[in-house]
Amino acid sequence: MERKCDPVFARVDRLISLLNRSKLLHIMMVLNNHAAPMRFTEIKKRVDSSSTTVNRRLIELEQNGLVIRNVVNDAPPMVQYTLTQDASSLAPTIQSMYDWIVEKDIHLQ
Amino acid sequence: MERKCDPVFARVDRLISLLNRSKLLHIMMVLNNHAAPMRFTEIKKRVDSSSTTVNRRLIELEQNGLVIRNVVNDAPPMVQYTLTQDASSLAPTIQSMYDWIVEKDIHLQ
DNA sequence: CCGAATCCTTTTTGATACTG
DNA sequence: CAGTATCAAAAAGGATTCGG
Repeated sequence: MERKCDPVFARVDRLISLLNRSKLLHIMMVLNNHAAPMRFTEIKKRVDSSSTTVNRRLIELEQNGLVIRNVVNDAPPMVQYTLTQDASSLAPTIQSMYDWIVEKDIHLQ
Repeated sequence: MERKCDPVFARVDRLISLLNRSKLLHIMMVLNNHAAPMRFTEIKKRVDSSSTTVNRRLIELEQNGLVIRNVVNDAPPMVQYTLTQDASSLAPTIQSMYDWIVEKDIHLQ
């Protein structure tokens, strides 16, 4: 019934580890709540962070297939970011955390 | 419609941050898949970690109302740990991450 | 058995300055 | 505008040792 060590659990760990990076969840939510693709500076303003941090997160998201980076123009630079469908389909999971916290009135330290 | 900054999101962040602590999710799953309360050393063996790490996680879990610590005996020491109902009710959320990873065949770095 | 204390390493972060 | 480079500080981890 229960396996001694399910290899998928390691992947759940990596998912949580990724989500835990600073501003990453915030970036995903901003992109998710936005109909159109968003530009770098637009995202940066929304999450109120440094370009270093925003850049790091966007790279990680892209490398993991959760965000699509699209260079629209070179000079002046214009780059657009969109969530992939995989990333969007994670929204209900995030929502279930949200619901759990509200329903059980959880306040973590 | 959409609020500028939903305060519950900060709590979602803290949840993810907690889940991300090393071995924490593992400890929760071990406790969840175990009918009876578990002792410290039992948990330690199952997750294969140092007493320092296991201790840290159990303290955090207890402080956040996700685990109940019950001192059964003083000498010799015997302490039992159980998930709270709140913690157990988080299982479907973890499961939905699991399902997402499997269904979308996600392999994060 | 169940931890606490110590100490050192690794990881992550974020500020600042700079570039095409 | 969209990043990169650098670097210092903070956070987290883990091994070891000790104690009631």
